[in-house]
Amino acid sequence: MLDHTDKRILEELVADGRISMKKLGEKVHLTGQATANRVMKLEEEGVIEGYTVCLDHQKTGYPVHAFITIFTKSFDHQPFLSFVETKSLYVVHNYKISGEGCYLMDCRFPSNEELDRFLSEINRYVNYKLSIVISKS
Amino acid sequence: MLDHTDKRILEELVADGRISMKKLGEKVHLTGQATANRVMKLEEEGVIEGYTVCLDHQKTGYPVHAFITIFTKSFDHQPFLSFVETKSLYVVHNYKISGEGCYLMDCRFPSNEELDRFLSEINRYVNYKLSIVISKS
DNA sequence: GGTGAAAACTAGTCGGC
DNA sequence: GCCGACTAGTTTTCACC
Repeated sequence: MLDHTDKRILEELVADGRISMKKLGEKVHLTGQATANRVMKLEEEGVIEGYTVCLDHQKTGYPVHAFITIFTKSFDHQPFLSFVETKSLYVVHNYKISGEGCYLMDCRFPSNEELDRFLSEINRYVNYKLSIVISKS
Repeated sequence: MLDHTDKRILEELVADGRISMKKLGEKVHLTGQATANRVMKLEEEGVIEGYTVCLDHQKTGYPVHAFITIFTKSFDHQPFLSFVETKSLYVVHNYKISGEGCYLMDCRFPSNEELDRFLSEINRYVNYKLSIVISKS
């Protein structure tokens, strides 16, 4: 399905998502057009879901990075899930998990005050366990 | 520091990291050049760390998504951290956390067999708790 | 699935506001 | 700090192998 050249292309796009097709072609020993065709195919197949920018969240006003493990009280998760939907500004990812808890949320907050408010709000629906990110490697 | 237009630019770049400066300018009511200048400034300030591609990991050969909470046995974390460095193919992110455990690792594996092997290997250095991602919203 | 060349578009560099 | 115009580079679209 994905040959070696496709994998090389994806590696380069992970490292630099805005590289020109011409330069990308040089790196994988193809012409710009051939590269653009392969990238287009990867997009159509859904291997490439999109492109995005990597931000320094310290500088964009969301310095507090937290992982919140969710323990649901009731059998119906929908009220909680609907609530989380409305908080997409804070909830970067919400993963349904096996293991301890039902969900693991990757969250960003402007301050501990905002985090505190969020925790109070979700506590209406669920119990939680909080892990604050100190650093990343 | 970041004005409203900068924030709009970042939003658009998060949604599409490969948008042309001209189209981006149209969205934020600026010319292409003015937009390019602002983006360049954001890059120089370090607000923008880079650009990348979003991949469907089911299709790239890493379907198993796991969060592994690490409990260190010894006071010296370095042997573990050095080992994790060599496994960057599997370890997407390694977060130092407060709360339960010392580290939280966001990992990707080609199969449960690879995950099993990885867990056996890190168990030489640390204890762990495993959460497998079932779905993402 | 790949190349090469022309047309259309985009980005970088000016001076001017 | 932004605009308009010019030049250089990139992408797109062909016909072709």
